[in-house]
Amino acid sequence: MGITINDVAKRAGVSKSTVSLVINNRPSVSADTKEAVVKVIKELNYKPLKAAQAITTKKTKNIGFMEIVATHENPEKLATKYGFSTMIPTFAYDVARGIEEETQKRGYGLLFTTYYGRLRASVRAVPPMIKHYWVDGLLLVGGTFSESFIKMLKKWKIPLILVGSHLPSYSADCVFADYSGGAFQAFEYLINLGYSKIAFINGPSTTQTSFDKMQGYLSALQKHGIKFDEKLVEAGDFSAQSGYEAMHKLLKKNKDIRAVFVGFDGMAIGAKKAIVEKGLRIPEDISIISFEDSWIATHFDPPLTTIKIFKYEIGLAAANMLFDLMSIQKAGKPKKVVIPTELVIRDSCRKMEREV
Amino acid sequence: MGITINDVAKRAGVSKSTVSLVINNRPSVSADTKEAVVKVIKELNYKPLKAAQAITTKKTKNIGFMEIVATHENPEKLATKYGFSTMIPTFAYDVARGIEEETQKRGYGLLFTTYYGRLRASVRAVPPMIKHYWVDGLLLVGGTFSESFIKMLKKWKIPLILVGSHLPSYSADCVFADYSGGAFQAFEYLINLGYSKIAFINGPSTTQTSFDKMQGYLSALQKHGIKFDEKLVEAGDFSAQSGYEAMHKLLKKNKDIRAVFVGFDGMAIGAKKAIVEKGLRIPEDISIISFEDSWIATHFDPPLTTIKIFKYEIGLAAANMLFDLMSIQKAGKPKKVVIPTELVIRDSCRKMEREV
DNA sequence: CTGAAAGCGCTAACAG
DNA sequence: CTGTTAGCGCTTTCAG
Repeated sequence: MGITINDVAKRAGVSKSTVSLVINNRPSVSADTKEAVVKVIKELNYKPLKAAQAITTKKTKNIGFMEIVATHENPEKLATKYGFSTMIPTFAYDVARGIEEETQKRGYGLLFTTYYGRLRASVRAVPPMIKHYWVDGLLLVGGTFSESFIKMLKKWKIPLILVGSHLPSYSADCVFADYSGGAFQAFEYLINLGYSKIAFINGPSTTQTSFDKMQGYLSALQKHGIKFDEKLVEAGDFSAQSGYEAMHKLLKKNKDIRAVFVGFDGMAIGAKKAIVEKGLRIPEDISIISFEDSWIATHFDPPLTTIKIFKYEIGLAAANMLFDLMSIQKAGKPKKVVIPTELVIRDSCRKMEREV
Repeated sequence: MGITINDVAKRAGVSKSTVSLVINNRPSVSADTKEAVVKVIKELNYKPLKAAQAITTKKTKNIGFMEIVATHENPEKLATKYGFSTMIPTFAYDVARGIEEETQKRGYGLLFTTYYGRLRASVRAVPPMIKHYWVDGLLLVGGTFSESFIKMLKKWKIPLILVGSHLPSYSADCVFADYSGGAFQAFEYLINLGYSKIAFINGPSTTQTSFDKMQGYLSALQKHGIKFDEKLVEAGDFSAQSGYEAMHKLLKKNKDIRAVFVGFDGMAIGAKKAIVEKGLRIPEDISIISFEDSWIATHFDPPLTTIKIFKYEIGLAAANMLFDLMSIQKAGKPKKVVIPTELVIRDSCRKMEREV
């Protein structure tokens, strides 16, 4: 493997414990010895073996990133099977960038694992990195897991943060975008533009985030005295295809839709397709607002007005929360951090001029 | 940490070496003892500590995934700074799915790290996971690295595979799509459609893949006796924005472009924008063909004809090559695996009818 | 402030 | 086929 702490100790004329003290820069080393040891470390280009440190300190200095993808199978596999991409990967990837920024800074490794479908409690679902004590903490990214799954994971007593979603019970620390607030913003924006009959393409009803968005929808309606009409609501599964189908149905059931809120950028692509197929124009005939503000939004035609999720910031916050959690002896009440969204106005919505 | 090999040994009434033999299912254990030990392992829910195994076997059972992003900085950071996404993350992410499939199957962990900008040789650029012997092999995903960077990495004597790119010298194992063949396919398709004046938006000239595409372009021209015209070529940096700028310039310099090959789906989005701004239609006025066949292609308007890269398969192949490489004692000649591309015809190209 | 000694959890000869 | 013994490379008491 190469050069060890013994080599350094010998060469520096000190004991290996002293070298160890230097490596972990403990204060109890005299400036002189420290300097000498550091010099040798540089000369030999010595790096402590992480595994050896892990075994003695009981800390791996690794954290796990567990992505939970909504589809029941690997999307790329599905894509080659069906000939088209069903899912637009962007949330976890962007969040990961924020997380990595933080883990790199702290010298931690980031272990990835992906799970597909809706996760329920089953020992099989426990990632090996946990079972084999290969990570000190876990980031759970995505929303399609059950409460029982989290409960089971917690039995392993590993510090854990939910990223991008949360549990109704708030029994685990979590950081996520303000989905209900964001949906509220979206609807209020549309309402202020003069619309009262606003269609809503939500995500799958099994996810907490879709539930939250629905709450935002409902309270916006309530605040403005608009009656809820279930004919105006459809659910997709985050894929573009499902957005297409949902919009199609919506247009069929309602002749007079002039505005629609789509719960996720990816579905907006499909929704647009359905709109265009009907010979309708955006925003002249239909205003559309979406959620997430992924890079798609800027390059949408017309540029898409969206509720922006600060994914990078969520990743940063999640990593920091996890490090905090890991350094704490005893867990207190689970923390919940909600990152505000932001209305980004582009060109896909306009004032309603008259009813159809 | 929990329960150790000693606990199992004690409970099963055997020595820990026997337990070890069972764990690594060596043949030399009698069926009876094995059964007994396995039973205890289950009862106690014992899992060997990976770090301890790593220290004795000198194998971490982890492999590293090093993504090299073209931008000099974190794209998400850039996005929040500039207010729009510059880069479309999809290649590395999709490749990762194939890799993970394989690593999961073999019980390996996958460590991620991302580097930004063009990588040159500098000790700073060596990822900690390598320096600290935290991975048994490395997958280098992306194309913006220099030959010297690879040379430096190889000094660490770590098995390494280039994924999605290659070195002119072929001094490292690599697996990548047939960029030159793919570009050839694209141009020949356009030529067969009747075009002879074909614009080309390539990637950055510093990347090997762009060089390859250029080769494909050149040989297609040569085969069909078309003269190379530098006014028809522009380079972007893979971002949508750069595609927009390149197309804009192309349209300005050449009044009569009727077909364009864009070296990457992400740039096609920008190119389209420039085309539409000119009041031109796709494919009526301009045919456009792109490279990669990411999910964008299906949802492009009109659906984008592309040269498809089999990213999932590349990931699978890369992982397998790495495992092979790791199991070999002495490295032979570097292997080079080229994954063929495929022409996927959709609606963004049509036969040329007449010159403008 | 530094060194000696013990030990983390596991694997790997080597006897028997 | 199984147990004993000796480490792997590091951290951590605990003397001095």
